[in-house]
Amino acid sequence: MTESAADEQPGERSVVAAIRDAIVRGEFVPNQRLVEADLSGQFAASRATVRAALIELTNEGLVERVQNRGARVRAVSLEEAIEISEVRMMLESLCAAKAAERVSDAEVGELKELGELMQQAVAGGDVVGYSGLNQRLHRRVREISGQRTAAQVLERLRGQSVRHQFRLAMRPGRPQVSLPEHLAIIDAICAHHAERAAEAARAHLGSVIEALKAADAAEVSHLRP
Amino acid sequence: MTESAADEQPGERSVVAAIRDAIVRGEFVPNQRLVEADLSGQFAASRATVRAALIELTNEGLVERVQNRGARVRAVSLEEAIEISEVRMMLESLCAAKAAERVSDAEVGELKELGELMQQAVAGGDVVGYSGLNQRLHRRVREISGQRTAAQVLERLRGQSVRHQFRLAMRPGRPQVSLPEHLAIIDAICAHHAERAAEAARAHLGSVIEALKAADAAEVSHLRP
DNA sequence: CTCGACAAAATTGTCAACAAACAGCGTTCG
DNA sequence: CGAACGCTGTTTGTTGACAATTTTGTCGAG
Repeated sequence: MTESAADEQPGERSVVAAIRDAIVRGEFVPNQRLVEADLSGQFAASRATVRAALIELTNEGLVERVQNRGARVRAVSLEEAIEISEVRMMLESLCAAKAAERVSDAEVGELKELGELMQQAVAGGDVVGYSGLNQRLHRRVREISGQRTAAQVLERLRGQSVRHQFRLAMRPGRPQVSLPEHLAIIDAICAHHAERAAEAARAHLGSVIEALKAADAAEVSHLRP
Repeated sequence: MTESAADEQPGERSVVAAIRDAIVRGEFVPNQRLVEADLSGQFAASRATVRAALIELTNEGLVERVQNRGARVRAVSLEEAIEISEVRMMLESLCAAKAAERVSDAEVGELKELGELMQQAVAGGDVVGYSGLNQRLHRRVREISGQRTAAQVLERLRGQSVRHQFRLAMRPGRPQVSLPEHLAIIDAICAHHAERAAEAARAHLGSVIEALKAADAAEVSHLRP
C-alpha cells in the first residue's frame, strides 16, 4: 500500500496530478481531511507546494477549502451529480454536433473501431474495460469537436463526477443500456449528421440522469430492506 | 495613478478579487506580464499570497502561467469568445428553462421590473447602464434556475469574455437588437414556459455570436480602409 | 554587420520558520 | 449539576530567504 505514495519527484505539477489521482482513484475518500503537513510528507514536497496544489484542486472542484479550517475531499451529492449530468447533456451534445461537422475519414475509422471494442467488451462482460472505452470515446468526441472551451469544462466536470459514473457503470444491466446509446452517437458523427449526433448525445445523458436517480433509489432500498 | 492600487488590506481572498477586478476593468491589459514581486508591492501582500492568487485566477481562465516563465493576462481571441458564447448558448438556455419552471411570483415581479429598466435605459441612450442591467438579468436568471453547477461555469466564462461583451455593447444599434431578445427571455420565464425560455436564450446567444463576428469584421475594415 | 557563446540580472520555484486562528478539553463558577 | 470560561495542542496563514531557471545584455569571432 505504501508503494503507491512513496515514488515521487518533488515537482509542483506532479503533486497536483498525484493528489488528483489519489482522489479520483478513491484512495482519498470524500470528506477526508487533507492536512497540508501530512501530504507534504506523503508526496515528498514542501508544504507550500502542497498548498498550491490544494488551491488548484479547489478550483477544479475536487477539494473544498474553508478559511483557517483546512481542506477536505469534496463530496458530490446525488443532486450535484445530476446537475453535472445536465450540464454535460448540453455540452456533449454541442461537441457531438461539432464533431459530426468536422470529423475526418481517419477519425471515422477510429470511432468505429472504438464502437467495435465497446461491443466486444459488453459481450464479454468486461465491465471495467467497457468503462475505460466509454471515457476514451467521450474524450475523443470532445477532441474532434475542436470546441476547446466546452472540452475543458467537460473535463473538469468529469473529475467531479467520476465516482458516481463508476458506481453507475457497475450496476448490472447498465452497459447493455448505454452501449446502443454510444453506438448511436458514433453512427451519427460518422454520418456527418450534426443534428442526429446532438440528439443522440442528449438521449444518452438523459439516460445517465435517469440511471443516477434509479441507482440511488435502489441503494437506499438496499440499505433499508 | 497610484491611488487606485494603494488602498488594500493584505487579506488573501481580497488579493484575488483585487487582481481580478484590475483585469476585468482593463487596468491590466491582455498579455501584460504579472510579476509576482511587483504585484506584491502594489497590493501590499506577500509574494506567496500573490502567487496563490495567480494560481486561482489561472484556473478561472483570466491569467496564463507557464513553467518558470511567469504569469500574464490571458488574451481571449475572437475565436475563443465565440466558443465561449456557444457554451453560454447551451448553458443559459438550460438555466432559462429551469428558471421558467421554478420562478416565484416575487421573482416574476423582479424580472419584469428589470425589463422595464432595460427599456428605459435603451430609450434614454444609457448604454453603460443598460450593460449593467444586462449582467444583472443574466445573473438573476442563473440564480433563479437553481442550477448551481451551470451558474458557476457561466460566471467563470463571463469573466473571460467580459472584454468582448463590453466592446459589443458599445457598438451603435446593438442595444436595440438585444433588448427585444432579453424581453423575450423575461416573458417566457415569467409565463413559466420552459421550452420558449430556452429557445429565447438560444436565440439571444446566437445573436451575440453573429454580432461578435460582425463587429470583428467591421473593426478589421476600419483598420484597413 | 550578424551570429554565437558567455556572464549578469531578473524572476520564479522551493523551503523552513514564525504568527494567528481554531478545536477540544478540563476547570471553575453560578 | 450545567454552562461558561480559559488553556493547550494542532493546523493553517504569512513572511523572509535561498536555489534554480530563464531572460537580457555584452563581447568576440567570422
